[in-house]
Amino acid sequence: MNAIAIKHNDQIIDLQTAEQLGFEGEQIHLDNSEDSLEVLRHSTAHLMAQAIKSLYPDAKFYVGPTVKEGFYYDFKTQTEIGEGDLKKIEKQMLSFAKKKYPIEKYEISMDEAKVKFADDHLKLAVMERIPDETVSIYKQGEFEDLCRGPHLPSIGLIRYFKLTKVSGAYLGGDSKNEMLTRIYGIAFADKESLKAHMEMLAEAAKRDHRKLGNEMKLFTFREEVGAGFPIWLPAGGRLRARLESLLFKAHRKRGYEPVRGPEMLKSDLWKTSGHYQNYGENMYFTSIDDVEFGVKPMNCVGHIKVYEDELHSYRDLPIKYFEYGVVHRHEFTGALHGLFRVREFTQDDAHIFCTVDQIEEQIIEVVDFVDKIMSTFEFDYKMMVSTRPEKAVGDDKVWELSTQALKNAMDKNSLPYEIDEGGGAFYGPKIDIKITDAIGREWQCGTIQLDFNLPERFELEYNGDDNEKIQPVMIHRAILGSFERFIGILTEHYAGEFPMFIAPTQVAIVPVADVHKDYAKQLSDKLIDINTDSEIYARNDSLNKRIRVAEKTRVPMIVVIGDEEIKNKTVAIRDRRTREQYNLSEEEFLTLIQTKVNEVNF
RNA sequence: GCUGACAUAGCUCAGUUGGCUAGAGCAGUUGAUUUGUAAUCAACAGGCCCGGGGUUCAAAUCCUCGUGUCAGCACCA
Repeated sequence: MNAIAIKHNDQIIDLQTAEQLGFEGEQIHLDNSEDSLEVLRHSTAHLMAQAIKSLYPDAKFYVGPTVKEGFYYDFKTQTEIGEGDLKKIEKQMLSFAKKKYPIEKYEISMDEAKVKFADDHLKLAVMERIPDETVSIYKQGEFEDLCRGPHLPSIGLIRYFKLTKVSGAYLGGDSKNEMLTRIYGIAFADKESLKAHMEMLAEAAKRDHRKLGNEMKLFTFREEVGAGFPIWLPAGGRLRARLESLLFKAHRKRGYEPVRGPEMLKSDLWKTSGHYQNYGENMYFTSIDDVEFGVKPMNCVGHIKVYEDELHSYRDLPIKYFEYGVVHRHEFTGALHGLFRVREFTQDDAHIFCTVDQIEEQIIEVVDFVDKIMSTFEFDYKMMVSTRPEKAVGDDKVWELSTQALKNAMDKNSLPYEIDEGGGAFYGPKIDIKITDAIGREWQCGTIQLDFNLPERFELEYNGDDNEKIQPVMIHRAILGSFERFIGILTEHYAGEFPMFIAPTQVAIVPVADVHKDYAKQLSDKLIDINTDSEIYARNDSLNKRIRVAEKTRVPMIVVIGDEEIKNKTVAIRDRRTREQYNLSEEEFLTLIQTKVNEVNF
């Protein structure tokens, strides 16, 4: 196989450039390696631009880089381009590719380039950002584009690609600028990989929690209710209740006290906390008897009021309050996305009030809590430690201490973490927990934040051992993040096949005929006694039909009972995944269920 | 919020260049059938075609303003 580029000093260089400069290096062949795909996809972006230019001659192009999920090109045309046009563009791309135009590179001075692209304000905008004296132009057939490269030697090498999305994107990623059209695409070296990629996308679509949530009757949204306000249906309610009760127990074990703050508080309080000034745009306000109130977007102020309810001694610390806090945030309509991004949601929120000396051990405890939960759900996760940002409040020494405390906590647990330099909150550094789901996508859920700002603003204090007044530190933490987002992620992670301990329904009972209904009911009652939800499928349908319906609900276990079972006091179990059947005595069955339902403790 | 697309029965979707009483499958109801591991048969019922305004002899279909949804951007927990 011929090389498509070479790697010289860790830089990918196209063949033409390498020859001109006499560079040598490791050959890159057309395969699905990272380097090869980089070149291939970049050239595919150019091929797409060539096709667009031929179909829409007035098209002007901005930039067309490769990204994690393929490539895109931003451009502008007079005609509007929609999803339906992608096929047409793909077809044109293929017909160009068949002509096997070589990709030729030449260089011109910046001044010449500015003349050459004088009537193209987008290219001029690109050149604004290039400090060099000369720029390179790549030419394939009639089409020329300003580009740094590297590119394939010929567009004939491009065969297996797909245009996936069309949308808008701001010029330079700045919402103040004009909006361009962006088309995303993907390319691979061989047909199989493209096919596998498209199948992976289809798999992701199948797992989409919005689709599954609808099918499984977990939750819904309604136009007349309002955007971003989820409605929890019975099945979703059961799932959520199981999660809540498991987590409640886990909090109590770790010394957290349940508390609850009001849904809205006077605006003056939000001014004290700084939310009014810094977060007001995302808040909902109302007026009661001429006094302005703000609906809470976070729970911290409520918990501070709990703390203030009595005087505290250093002997009391740490104090941990937790609440399944319902919060409202005004998100942009365009940001809303199923349960992942909503306007009303419930956080598994807690605030730990402690001394500066206790920060580290408290962080360790929370990190351990996070690990317990994430590993139970078989999530891979990573943590990011975010350090002091440019704009920050508080003493340098405290920042250093607290940042080090976060890092120590991670090191002591031998947990790997990445540093996000300057990514902390203005009041303190934080650890963000990013989980990776079953098909490799990352989601930010939990967060652990050190806060020196709110204790200061609310003048919180405790009595030290010399009876002096000392300001406590607040640790703000959420583990799931929110029940909404976490359940959305869980749904996609398990593709709706929830494990027994959180499944909306644990067991489906299918009596063979009407005469077996009583036994089914007895069994169902016994299951309730061991904290297990079951559903009896006794409708006037064929046995096959009822088993099919039960299967489709993704219930973890189906038991069929008929004459045989009643006579022998057994149940016939049908496994969700393998569809295999086996028999257990009723006693064994109940023990098995009890074990499975209660096997998880966070 | 921005760009583009979309909105028809509980759900998934048909509905031709504006033209008769807006259709189908599933789900639902009612019968018949009483079933041994993925769809028994039949009948019935279901709609302000997202909501206001407009154009037209005539609007699910065209225009317009909202609302909601989708893709991405931007924002962000």
